[in-house]
Amino acid sequence: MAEETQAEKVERIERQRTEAEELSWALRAVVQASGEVDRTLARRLDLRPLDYAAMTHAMNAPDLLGPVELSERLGIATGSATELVDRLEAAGHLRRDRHPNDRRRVSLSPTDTSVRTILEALEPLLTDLDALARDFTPDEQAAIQRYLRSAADRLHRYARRTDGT
Amino acid sequence: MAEETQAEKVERIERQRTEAEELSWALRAVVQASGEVDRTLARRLDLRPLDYAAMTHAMNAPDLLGPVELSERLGIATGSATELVDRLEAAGHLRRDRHPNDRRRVSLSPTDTSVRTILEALEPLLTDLDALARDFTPDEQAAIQRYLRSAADRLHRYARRTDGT
DNA sequence: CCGAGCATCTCGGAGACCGAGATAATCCGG
DNA sequence: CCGGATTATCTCGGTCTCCGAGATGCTCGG
Repeated sequence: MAEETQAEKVERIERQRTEAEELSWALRAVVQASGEVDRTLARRLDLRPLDYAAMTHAMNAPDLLGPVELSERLGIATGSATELVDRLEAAGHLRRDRHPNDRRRVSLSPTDTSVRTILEALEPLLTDLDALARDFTPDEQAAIQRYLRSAADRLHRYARRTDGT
Repeated sequence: MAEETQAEKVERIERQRTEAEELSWALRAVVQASGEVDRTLARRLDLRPLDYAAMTHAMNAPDLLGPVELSERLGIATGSATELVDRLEAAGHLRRDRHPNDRRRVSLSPTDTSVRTILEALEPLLTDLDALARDFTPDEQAAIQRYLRSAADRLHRYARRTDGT
């Protein structure tokens, strides 16, 4: 690469800075649009925002999820979580199961019909997004994925660090 | 086959996923992490989730924003929006101004102190994300930005199309 | 077997949200 | 310019959600 004057260097860095900010802004737009999707989906399922959030947690939970952990994730009191689960169970969205070994615990899992309904509603969006991904070369896909994973990680870290629980 | 835990099931599905689907999943992780950020930030500002959402709308509104439009965006009744604005105004987050020409209308705008507080809290995250963007080559940045913009657009379209308003 | 610790549920009270008006300003056809 | 329709906002009573302190039932270490 050829020599670079100080002015050129400054300009290059400046350009990179603004482009980096553009990228962060694009990310923000995605998040905002995703919020819209969540809102309309919650309305379609006839769920209050918090109840919808509870369902997403129930569907993504890596391991067993109980009312207490749910209350922590949603930032509500445990009693409120119990009532929330009551509502979702009554509406046929969630199932309560006793843990076989520790009978204090309650396992919350989404019902099959609920999962199917949500996936059906989301299916066109998911295939659309998958199609979008296929418009990029493998190298580009790798870069995008690297960016997304790292961004998610940093967002997660920030949330954890800022959170005063 | 014996019972399969939720974690095992998730893992099995994870393995079957194609590259494109991996990308969509990474996007989902970002959105989820961003939700966490919103939640903790709302708690730090001592705002209920909906009140926090109202503040973000007030800060991003392109033009004049009144209680009615706010109620539409948040999906609540107009009366509820009035009370919500009451709360935010009492807490010093929002300011009510009468529109000079149309005296029916009320203009909602965030107070300076509120804007400063939010930006200060977000500053480390924003610089962190900008720094992340700079880890990529210009070509990669372009691809990522193209992906993000298109994804936001498709999410937005889906929300609009699905929404039964 | 006992007491500490934990997950969940119960219950009374405070507050948010709804929705059907009331109020006031603006717009529009005649 | 007038009267009705429209629009933006607010008021008010009722219902449901959420809080938080305590009760209940279960587990575990000694």
